[in-house]
Amino acid sequence: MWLQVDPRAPTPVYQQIVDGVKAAVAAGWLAPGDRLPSVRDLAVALAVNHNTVAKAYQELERSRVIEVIRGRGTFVTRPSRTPPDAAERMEKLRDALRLAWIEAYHLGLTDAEFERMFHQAGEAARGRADMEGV
Amino acid sequence: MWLQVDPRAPTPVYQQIVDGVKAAVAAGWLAPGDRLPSVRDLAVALAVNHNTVAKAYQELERSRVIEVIRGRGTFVTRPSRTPPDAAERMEKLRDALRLAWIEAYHLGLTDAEFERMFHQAGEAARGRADMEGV
Amino acid sequence: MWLQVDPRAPTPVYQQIVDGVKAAVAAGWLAPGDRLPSVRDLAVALAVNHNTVAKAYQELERSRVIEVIRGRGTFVTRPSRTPPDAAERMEKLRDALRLAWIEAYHLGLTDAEFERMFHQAGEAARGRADMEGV
Amino acid sequence: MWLQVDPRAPTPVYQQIVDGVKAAVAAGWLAPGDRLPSVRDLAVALAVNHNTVAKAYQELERSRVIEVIRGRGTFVTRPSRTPPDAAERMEKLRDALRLAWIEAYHLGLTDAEFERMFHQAGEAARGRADMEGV
DNA sequence: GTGGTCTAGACCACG
DNA sequence: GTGGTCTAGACCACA
Repeated sequence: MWLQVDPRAPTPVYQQIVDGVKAAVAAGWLAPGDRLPSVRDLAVALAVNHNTVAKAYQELERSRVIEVIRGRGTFVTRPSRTPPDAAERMEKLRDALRLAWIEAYHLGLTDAEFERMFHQAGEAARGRADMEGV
Repeated sequence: MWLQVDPRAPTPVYQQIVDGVKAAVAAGWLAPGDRLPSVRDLAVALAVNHNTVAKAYQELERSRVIEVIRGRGTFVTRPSRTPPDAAERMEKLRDALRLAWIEAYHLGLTDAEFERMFHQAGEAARGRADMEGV
Repeated sequence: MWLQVDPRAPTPVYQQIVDGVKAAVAAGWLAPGDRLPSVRDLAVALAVNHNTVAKAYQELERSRVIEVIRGRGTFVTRPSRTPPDAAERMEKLRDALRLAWIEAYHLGLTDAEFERMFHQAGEAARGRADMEGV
Repeated sequence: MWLQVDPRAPTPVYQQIVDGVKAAVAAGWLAPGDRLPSVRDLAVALAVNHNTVAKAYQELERSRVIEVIRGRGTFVTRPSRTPPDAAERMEKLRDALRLAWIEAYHLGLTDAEFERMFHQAGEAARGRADMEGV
């Protein structure tokens, strides 16, 4: 299964689903046009309520990651259009990176070490496991 | 004031204080040995409940960013020792970077663009404003 | 083709057909007395289920936009007679305009700008493309 | 009460709440800075589930109509910033007006009558009851 | 006390 | 069968 969920984690379950689907798309495990499991099927697979999955799907649709075709199911979009909230998301992304640098400082990482971690995270996001320890 | 807080932001106020102090230390605005305002003074200055500041200080102490010396006040620590929760925080940091890469993908950023954003965020974290647009 | 349908749009397909036919009549592309394609032909042409087209035709007949003559086909009516649900539809129309004004307010449009948009929409409904940007 | 809801109406209850709040703001019954009822209070006042109100509030926050201040409640925003999805909403608004023109045609309204209805709807949206019948 | 999340189970519109 | 909505009732984090 390309998706797992931890109900005890601090981040909401629906958010974990959103992140998981985005990750699967970014890694290429889900290609544009691919069909996602139905809300209810995914719900039983993850052992969560179908409302939780539905909320995640709605959020993903708002972000233009998936697309609902009425009565037929939900599909990964072709990445044609830029999402409407792109500017806000860019700002959040910038801030996340800033906070990451700050945390790296407090963990005593050198710039070189942190850059290495950064690139390894990129490999991980692409679905290629990092081959070396940290 | 080297610290500001926005009660309307989605991130909890106590977390904003934690992030703000860490940022100030990483940027060099607060040096090891510097004394922080008392919980109550900072609460007044930020116009928040003192419980909120106390919670932030506790978290900062757990992360070994500050140190409470009874009867003397709270001070910025030297970042020499590795904090007890280092492993966990490293894992979180790695995950944050992974999620950032994924978000960059969905925002249509090229690797080069994203790396540039990454390094600019590093400059920002060090307190140096980035001189070029994005 | 004077009718197109987008299964990914949020508005139901049968409603899109209803709107499309009404638009074609209002714009003059379909004149009173003109014959519409059969349910099955239109279903094939639009690549939708014939039940969907049938539902649309029923709604159009209830609104007195089209007329089914048994054994002959379905035809565009003369807009002479007032449909039986006129009162209800007037109320809906009034409400749609009210909601439009509210939305205009929240989008920061001035009254003048919104009136201009209103008249441009009228031109568009008549099938004349608006010649100036917005 | 400045808000009512009809559970038997075809439009979802949460949407009715969204529309109602937007209407109240546009009419000036709710001014920027005003506090909205708590999710649970409004829920009992409208005799709906609190989840339904919560969904409406979240939608309103996404549209930048209201703002949540942590632990203190939700407030009508000052209309400073343009919502991130303004372009899409403009497009929808334009389309709503186009459909309104089409419906007016099929109801046999003259342009003058429809324009009059349009302006009366504007008055209604501003909270001034229209003084003449239609 | 505030909003946010989640479950279990129901009903509905659409295709 | 698909997603969407709603209820009743629970628990949690935050201020």
